[in-house]
Amino acid sequence: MSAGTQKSVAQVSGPRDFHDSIADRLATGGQRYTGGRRRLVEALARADRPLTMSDIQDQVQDIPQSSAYRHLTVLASFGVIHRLPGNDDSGYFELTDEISGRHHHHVTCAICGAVADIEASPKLERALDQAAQLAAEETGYVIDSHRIDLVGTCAACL
Amino acid sequence: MSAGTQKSVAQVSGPRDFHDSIADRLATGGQRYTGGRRRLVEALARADRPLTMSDIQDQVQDIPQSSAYRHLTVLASFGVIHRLPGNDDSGYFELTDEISGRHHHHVTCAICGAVADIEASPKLERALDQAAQLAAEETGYVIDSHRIDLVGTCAACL
DNA sequence: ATTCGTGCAAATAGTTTGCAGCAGA
DNA sequence: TCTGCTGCAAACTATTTGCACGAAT
Repeated sequence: MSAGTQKSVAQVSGPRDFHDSIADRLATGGQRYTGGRRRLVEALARADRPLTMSDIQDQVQDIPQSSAYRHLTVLASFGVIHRLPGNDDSGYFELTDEISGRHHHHVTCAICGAVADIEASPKLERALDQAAQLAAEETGYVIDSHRIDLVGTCAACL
Repeated sequence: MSAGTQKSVAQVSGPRDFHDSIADRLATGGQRYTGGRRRLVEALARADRPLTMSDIQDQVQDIPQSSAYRHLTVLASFGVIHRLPGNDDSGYFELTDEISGRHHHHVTCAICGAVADIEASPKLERALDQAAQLAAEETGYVIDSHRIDLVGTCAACL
């Protein structure tokens, strides 16, 4: 394991991995990037889909639920994670595109509520941007971001 | 009162308006399209956006909340209405495209959670259909429907 | 008569908050 | 030492459910 790895549990000297940038963000508001918060972020980073609180508790067992919620709230207010409302109305948490470095959308299972990530094609993105502009004109909203949700039935529920 | 009226209340002779088709749907499951249910549907039909339970209570005051929820559940199970999860995690209810006769999407205010309707261009729809196919291949989901959610800030929150 | 609808009150599920003690800058 | 973090228990909000009675077929 030569040098140059810029990621790792033990936090090597890697130049500005996303943990550093998260720590910086939090610091701007006088908040600390503590072990617990970091473990939450790591769990979200490990997953290839948004996680529910229950998923999170399975992966990070030593953080009480109330603290987890509190951490997620703080992280969300600094744009590190965000919460998407599931069809089943439990919350789904994921890193923001800004932190994860990838822009993506979701498919939601209409039956069990599971959410999976998908990449959107450049073509689709272009179309969405146009739609966003139109929508802004029609509704008076200022559009910050967009999201497609494809609703279907997941493999497990078929 | 001329002939041809096949419906009570004030209900003009319109040939198969959507109330009739709702009544039919419910009947297939042995359910009745009662006054209360109808008033709920009318409130939703009147609105140009999805309504929260609290919106609904404002417009239809003589239906207790628990009954309203129960009606909405029944109506949803027959594909008459559906519930979309708001960013603020109250539910937003609207008629299905099938009943309202119009296919549309939403803009959500990131601050107050308000949801407004928007029409999507044919171009956007085409792009979305392609995306749906791709997503189906990548994830193993069977895609039933899609929905774009544009997230922004509404006029009231600016 | 039987099945469905409705209201009330109580129960649930997910999430938030008050408070007291601990920890890091 | 001061401000922020954490855990616990209690509080809250949106929604669901059990039960008994009223209404429609």
